[in-house]
Amino acid sequence: MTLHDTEPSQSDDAARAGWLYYVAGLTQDQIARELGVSRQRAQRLVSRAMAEGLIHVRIEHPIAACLELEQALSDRFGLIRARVSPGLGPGADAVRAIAPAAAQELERFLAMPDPLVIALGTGRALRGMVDAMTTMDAPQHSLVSMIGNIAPDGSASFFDVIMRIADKVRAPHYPMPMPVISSTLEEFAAFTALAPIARVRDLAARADVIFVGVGQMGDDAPLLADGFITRAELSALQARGAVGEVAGWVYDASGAYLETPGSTRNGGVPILPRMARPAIGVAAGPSKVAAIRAALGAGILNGIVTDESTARAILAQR
Amino acid sequence: MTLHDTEPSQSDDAARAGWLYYVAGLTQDQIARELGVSRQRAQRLVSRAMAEGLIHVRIEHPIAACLELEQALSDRFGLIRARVSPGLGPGADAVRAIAPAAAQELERFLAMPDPLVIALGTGRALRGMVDAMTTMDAPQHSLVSMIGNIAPDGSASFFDVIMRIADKVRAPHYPMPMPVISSTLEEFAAFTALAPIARVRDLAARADVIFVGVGQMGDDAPLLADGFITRAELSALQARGAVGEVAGWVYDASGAYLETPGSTRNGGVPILPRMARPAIGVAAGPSKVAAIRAALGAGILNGIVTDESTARAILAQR
DNA sequence: TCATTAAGCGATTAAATGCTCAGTCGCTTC
DNA sequence: GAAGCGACTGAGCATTTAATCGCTTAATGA
Repeated sequence: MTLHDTEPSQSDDAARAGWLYYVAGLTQDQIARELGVSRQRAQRLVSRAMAEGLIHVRIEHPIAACLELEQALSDRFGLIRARVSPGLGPGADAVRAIAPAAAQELERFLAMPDPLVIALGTGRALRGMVDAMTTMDAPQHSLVSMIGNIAPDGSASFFDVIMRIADKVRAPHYPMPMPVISSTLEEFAAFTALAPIARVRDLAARADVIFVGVGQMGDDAPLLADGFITRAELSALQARGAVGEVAGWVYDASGAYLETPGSTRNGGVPILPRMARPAIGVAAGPSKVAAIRAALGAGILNGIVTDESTARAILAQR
Repeated sequence: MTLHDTEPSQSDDAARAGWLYYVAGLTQDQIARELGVSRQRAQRLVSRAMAEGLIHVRIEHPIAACLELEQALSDRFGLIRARVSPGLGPGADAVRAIAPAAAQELERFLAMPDPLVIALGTGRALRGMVDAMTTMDAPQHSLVSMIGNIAPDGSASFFDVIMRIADKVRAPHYPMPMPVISSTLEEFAAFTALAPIARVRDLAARADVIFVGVGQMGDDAPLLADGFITRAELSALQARGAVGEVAGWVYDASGAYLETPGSTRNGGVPILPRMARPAIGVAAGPSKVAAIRAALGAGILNGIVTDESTARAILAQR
């Protein structure tokens, strides 16, 4: 699917039906009459509007319990920024819960007047964040990827986050057109020797703001699922105390980066800890608690967007 | 963890229920179990969250037909800005339809870096706009009322718009603490002689951006309903060709301001036509078509937020 | 050209939602 | 202290919405 649906009337109708349903508050029966279609079709249009992410819902009310958790996180880890969304209950997708809040945080930076270099990681959480963003004009900023966009399987899924944001805000964007992990040191050197790539890497290294997801290093670690490391390598890393990973860089419970099989060939730019510029993590879920705690404790991240239960779990261990 | 369990407030629960329903997509049954209340109570909390305006829904899709209308309005009247929302169908409240779009327009200005003086009118449409706004920090701007806040019946409803916006954006705000229409020329002179009031009037006069509603001059004109003019005066104005009113200043079909019984005692500041700064009207509804058309044609307004059917009607008369 | 597959549509049915109506609890007032 | 008032609650019911199924239609590819 292209970013702009080629069939205008299709998703146009869906948007209109969604509008009538969610904003106007009509019943699907009324919508059907309004648009001159069958009731079932109206229902399908409405649910399609929701499925395609045309409908954005935000809640305009700071829930007291979440505010307290934000405060507690900030105090405990000395954060610049903490956002806690209400949880979605067990079993639900945590990304859904934090996406709107994360989008709002990013929009805060995008709304700033002075040009910023905004570096972005990848992953489901960031993808959710982008989908929840509103379109806005922010051409003064630069968007740069912290991570290569050529996956081991050749997929371009890593491309998505930065391209989609750029599309929504019309800002200049710099994906990093090299393998996430080069297969040899020679290949790595060949890519990084290219001036345009060197420039992107340089831009990412001096970003003014960073948004990244946080990966866990359990037995179903994303690094394994995406084919960046083998199961044996994962086991070795676990044995060495790996608890989390940010933009492909693995760290242990103290937040110290570990050498990994691919780290000398990782095209991405690591986040240096304890810097002044905001480095915001977007992550939630029980499996990520240890990873997030370590990243916050070591100052790899100095801001976090998460959900209620994750926040509680992060704070639980004293 | 030192989070003392404060009793979750009423609207806290409502917000949480609304979140679970609209964002998480749980059924009310699941919400009830989650919160440990009866299903009926969950349903009441959800509808309360909606009623209290805690839930903001926006649609992230420019509907083709609306874009065309925006273009047509801009071309026809040489507007800086035109926004057209999908209609809500006959009988529905037009304010509901345009409020989110109007809020987004205002937020565009609020997101700007350089300090702006933003002047605001009153009325239901602006009130809806404010309710649909998200909270944001924009302390660099100044919010000023274009119109006095003391109504003939002493109500403070005119106070609302500017106070509520200021509350949401934390910006300095300047209501105009004098009668909308003073009862005598002496009273008018006494008020305008006061330095603080003169300063507010001056600020409003040199606003960088203006947002106003548009009033119609039919037999149920808001000026009559709010007690600013008598029925006899309304009839006289109608006979003289009055079609609309902006911030209490009445104009005819050519957009020329008319002398009214109160115009020499009107504490508000009229909008001078054909100025460079944005003057955005927020209005929709069949009864307002003539009023909007005249205001746009004469350049009293150079921007409009309206709905589909109103836009069509405005453009219909060639 | 025809078989195969995918997509869309309406009808049916199960689930979820909103509404009304008594009953209850707490509060005020006499 | 009892009656009155009002807001809230839960149950049942009517409406609305979502899921399923069989059918038709369009698209794909040998």
